[in-house]
Amino acid sequence: MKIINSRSDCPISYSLDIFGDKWTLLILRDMMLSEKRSFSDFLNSPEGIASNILVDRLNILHNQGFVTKEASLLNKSKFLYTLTEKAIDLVPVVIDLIEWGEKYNSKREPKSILTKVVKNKARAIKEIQENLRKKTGQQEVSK
Amino acid sequence: MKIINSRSDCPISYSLDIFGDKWTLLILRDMMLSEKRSFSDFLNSPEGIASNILVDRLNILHNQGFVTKEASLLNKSKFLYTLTEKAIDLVPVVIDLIEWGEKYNSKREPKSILTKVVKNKARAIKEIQENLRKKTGQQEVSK
DNA sequence: AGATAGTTATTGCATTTTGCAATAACTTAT
DNA sequence: ATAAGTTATTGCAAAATGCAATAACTATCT
Repeated sequence: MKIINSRSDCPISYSLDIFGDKWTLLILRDMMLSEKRSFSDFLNSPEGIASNILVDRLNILHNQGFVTKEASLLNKSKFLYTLTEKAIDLVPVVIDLIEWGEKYNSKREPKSILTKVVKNKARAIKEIQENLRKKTGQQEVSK
Repeated sequence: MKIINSRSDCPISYSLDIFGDKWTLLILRDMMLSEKRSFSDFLNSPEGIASNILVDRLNILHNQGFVTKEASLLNKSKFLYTLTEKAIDLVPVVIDLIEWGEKYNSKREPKSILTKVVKNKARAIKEIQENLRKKTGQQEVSK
């Protein structure tokens, strides 16, 4: 297990020690906001993560307790990752990043989630989180 | 000016393209939650950022419009950085990171800001932001 | 005036991380 | 049997980071 050495006892520093990079939060995003749950799902996301980086980040997320990992019952060569409470508690961060990114990316116009979020952010966060909690222990429904 | 190429049109991806690393948000944290405003202030933060990295990140923050840069009137060899609205809009992200980090860093017990935040987060965020906006255009009061 | 300290960088070099392409090992589908 | 799907691993080049030394300038002190 890779050791993460903390730079200070600041909670922000602690957070960034774990997921302060360009990829980790995108994997969590996939699991939070899409139905993505497997290696290949993440590999096919539009940003185009390299497979060696993906392996590395998934191991970190697993070792640090952000996700559980279990074999798919429908496909024995496939693993399903599921968010733990530790990761579900990051939903507010992700939502805030969406809100900020939508506002300051001039090349893009506001979309689906934002309008919903901005109207009642606290409610939207709670809905997403409750929905994610239902997935705990669930397998795929279909291929 | 360093060019940041975007990996996708996802707002989270856009955000991480700019500040998805281990240092940038710590500099913003210093400006948001402490009275830190200068190169040496950031250099002396507990995490121990290297001066070449700090130069690089401050340039990015400046070029991307997160901070303004002006000479100190009390010390001509010193520059004062001030957060713009673009950065002040990241206060919610930073507060959420504090909240999450406080909760999951087992080596640390809850402190000052958290208790205040958890009770009424929306209010706390607004207060911090309003306070930061007052600093716009302000010089140092004393050395 | 000269020495010391403060402030913002730059440089060089070793180490680490990332990016990219090929490929492996195994399972599933045709 | 062959091809396709899935999760990795490997090798190598490129980029980013970490660290120490030092530069250039300003401020302070005696």
